[in-house]
Amino acid sequence: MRPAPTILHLDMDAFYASAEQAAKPSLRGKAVVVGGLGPRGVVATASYEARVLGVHSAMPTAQARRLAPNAAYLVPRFSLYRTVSEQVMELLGRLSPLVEPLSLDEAFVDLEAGGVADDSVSARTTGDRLRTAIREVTGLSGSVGLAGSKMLAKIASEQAKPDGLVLIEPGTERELLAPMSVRTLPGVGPATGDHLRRAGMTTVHDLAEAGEAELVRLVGKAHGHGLYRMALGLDDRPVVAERDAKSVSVEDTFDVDLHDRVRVRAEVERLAVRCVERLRSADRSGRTVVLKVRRYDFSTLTRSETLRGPTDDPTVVREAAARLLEAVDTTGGVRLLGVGVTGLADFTQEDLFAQAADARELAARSEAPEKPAADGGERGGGPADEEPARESAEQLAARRWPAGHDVRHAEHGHGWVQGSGVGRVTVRFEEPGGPVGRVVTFRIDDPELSPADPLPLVRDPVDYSSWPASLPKSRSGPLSAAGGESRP
DNA sequence: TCTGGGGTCCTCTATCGA
DNA sequence: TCTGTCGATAGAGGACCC
Repeated sequence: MRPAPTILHLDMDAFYASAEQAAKPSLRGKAVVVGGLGPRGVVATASYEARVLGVHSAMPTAQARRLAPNAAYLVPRFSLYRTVSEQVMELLGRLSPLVEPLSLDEAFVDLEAGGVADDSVSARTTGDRLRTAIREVTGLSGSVGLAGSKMLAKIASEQAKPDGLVLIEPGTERELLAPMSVRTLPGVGPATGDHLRRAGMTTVHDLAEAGEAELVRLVGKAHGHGLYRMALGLDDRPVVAERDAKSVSVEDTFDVDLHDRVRVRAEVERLAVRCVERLRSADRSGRTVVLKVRRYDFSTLTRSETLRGPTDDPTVVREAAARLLEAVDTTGGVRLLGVGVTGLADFTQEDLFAQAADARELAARSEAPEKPAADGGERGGGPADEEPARESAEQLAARRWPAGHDVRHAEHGHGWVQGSGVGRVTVRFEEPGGPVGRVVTFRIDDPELSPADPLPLVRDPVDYSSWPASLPKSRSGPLSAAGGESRP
């Protein structure tokens, strides 16, 4: 029996960049690049205007600057993206109890499980309505793929981009897939793609022809088996709503390689403490501590140690990470350090000694503050280089006033940082949904200027609290007041 | 050109106890 | 008692994804 196309894949279009364009009227229609702005930054998302110039995700920011020197370069603001993402996920949750988020901007939804679609016609209607709802609530566009399986729904949404909907009719899967590149299939990246190409396989058709045994021989058992099934259009992975995280980690790439062993050790301990903070905020503990070291030549190694029981004690994790570092040769320089915890458990050890150690830890940290932390866990630039004391005026300004972040000025109102350097910060005063604003430059220590929270992208969102039972028509005017009731 | 950060899953090897 | 083997677990690395 052919499955009805009731698996929906939603992919927000150029999510971070679109959110920034919606937040900043002067950037609408302009090339926008969101990512790390330091010397070793990479692009997280490029707006479609920037993509035309050849900029794409994962590209070094330095290269993007050469391709698109006039684009706006912004640091990601995850608190804003998370807020928008929650709005989107809330809408998805209204369609079905089976929603599987893949990231802030992507999710699968099992429409049949939600009773909102059981065939092509009802699925398409639901997909169209969802896109309208997302636009009205968030001000952003998303692309929707509909098919009988996760793999095909994802391929469909890719084809639907930007701002579209594609439904793959049951029965057409194989002929649709056949001419596509092997790289289209999930799990086929650069390495596997090369591997297959050397074996003479470039299209999905080639994979299906090769047969399962040959694919298993080439890429291994699990991968080969899965690849063959996908090449035939077969994918019965269910949409899974709740997924527990299996590891927690933090890592930092340094603007300049670290050579000083004492500094390396201090950074490892700092990362360990940050990792435990994340672990604790998720109410988890973990049993295996992992140290990650990327050396000057980009070679990466990991060392791990499994404890006798799970812990969320910063001292225990810090000491384990420090022990692991002892076994690593860092001569030549360290580009990146990371500390992670796996083997997560829900409970934490009720251990008096551990709690006493916590108290010591907190006391020590409040007495001797480490480098100034960025607001709310978001980092402005990359970590400081080896000599933070000699941070340049530009670096100081960039860290204090990260490009793209919101600010408020006592006189001029709400705006965002357009740029900073040599003791000055340039602010554009404008708000989401408003006209393009004007630019004013201040001293970086202007007392009238302060960091601000992002404003909502849509000021009076259409009320979808009774959706999808009664889908509102497109908005006809501003809502009377902020209330939970359905629209007038 | 010069490669982020946070994850997941798979594979291979070593070790250990039954 | 010796040997083989089997499964579980650790540890390391790699590929992939967004």
